[in-house]
Amino acid sequence: MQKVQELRMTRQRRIILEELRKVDTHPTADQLYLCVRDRLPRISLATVYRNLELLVREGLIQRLEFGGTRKRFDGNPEGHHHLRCLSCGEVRDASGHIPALQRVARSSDGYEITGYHLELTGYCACCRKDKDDS
Amino acid sequence: MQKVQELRMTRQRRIILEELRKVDTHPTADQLYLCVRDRLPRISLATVYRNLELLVREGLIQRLEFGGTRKRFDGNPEGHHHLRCLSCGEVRDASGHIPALQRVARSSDGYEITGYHLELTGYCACCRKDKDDS
DNA sequence: GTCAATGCAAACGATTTGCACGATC
DNA sequence: GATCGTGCAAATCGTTTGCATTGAC
Repeated sequence: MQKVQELRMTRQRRIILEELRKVDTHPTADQLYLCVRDRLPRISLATVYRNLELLVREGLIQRLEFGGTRKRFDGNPEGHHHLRCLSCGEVRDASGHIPALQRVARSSDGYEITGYHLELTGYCACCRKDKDDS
Repeated sequence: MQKVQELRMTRQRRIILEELRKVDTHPTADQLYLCVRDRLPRISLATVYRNLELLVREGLIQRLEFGGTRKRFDGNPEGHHHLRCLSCGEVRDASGHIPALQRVARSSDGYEITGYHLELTGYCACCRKDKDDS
């Protein structure tokens, strides 16, 4: 009989989750590793990677399906959209809803649409100011 | 005075472009490498990578900003949307336009929106059939 | 003939894995 | 006390780069 694997709440796992939930940028594994190391100096990067994958599988966090070579993680498990600044590269949450989307999608040839990923790109307030100054 | 670098049309470059335009899936560099090698058995993977980047810079093809660890390339240089099948993983073009999008985006806090990436996920006609059979 | 482009191999950065030890239940 | 999770180091994967040679113009 198949034993369901139990999930132990280790110090490392708890602190990784806490730190990820604390920020509203969507850090890469090693950005998060740096934060976590302030509280757990002996933690290894491999542990961060392992726990992030595990938390994704548990549905407690999300892995962003976008951009660049590095994976980014999101402490908010709900579906939502993102804004990526083309200047500083940071990714923040976009509020609001895009209601027509699912309907549009359903018209495409034979696909059964179950979801979508949306990333808006542009310049954040901060970087726009820098641009205007120069 | 700055000399503009000229772009030589080598056999490799031409064939890479031809093979990429031939397919409507959006291959990774090494998927394309396999196709191209049928016609140029001595080509190296590095050449494929170098030319893909170059063709992106020239605006002749697009690099997809989505999904997974591997880069994917698109022979169609026009902006358009994609459908990714959650079962077979293939990425195909989605027809249609999502008109309200830019307007919605502009309301978000201080961002100047210049574009967006949209990927729909679901099951392609082929994989839906497999699901129904089983 | 010049200089960009190639093929090869080695380097690289991000992520994953094997293994002995440590910690949670 | 069993076994899951950790830290460390080595392995792996996708991609990039250095360099001597080749080929397009």
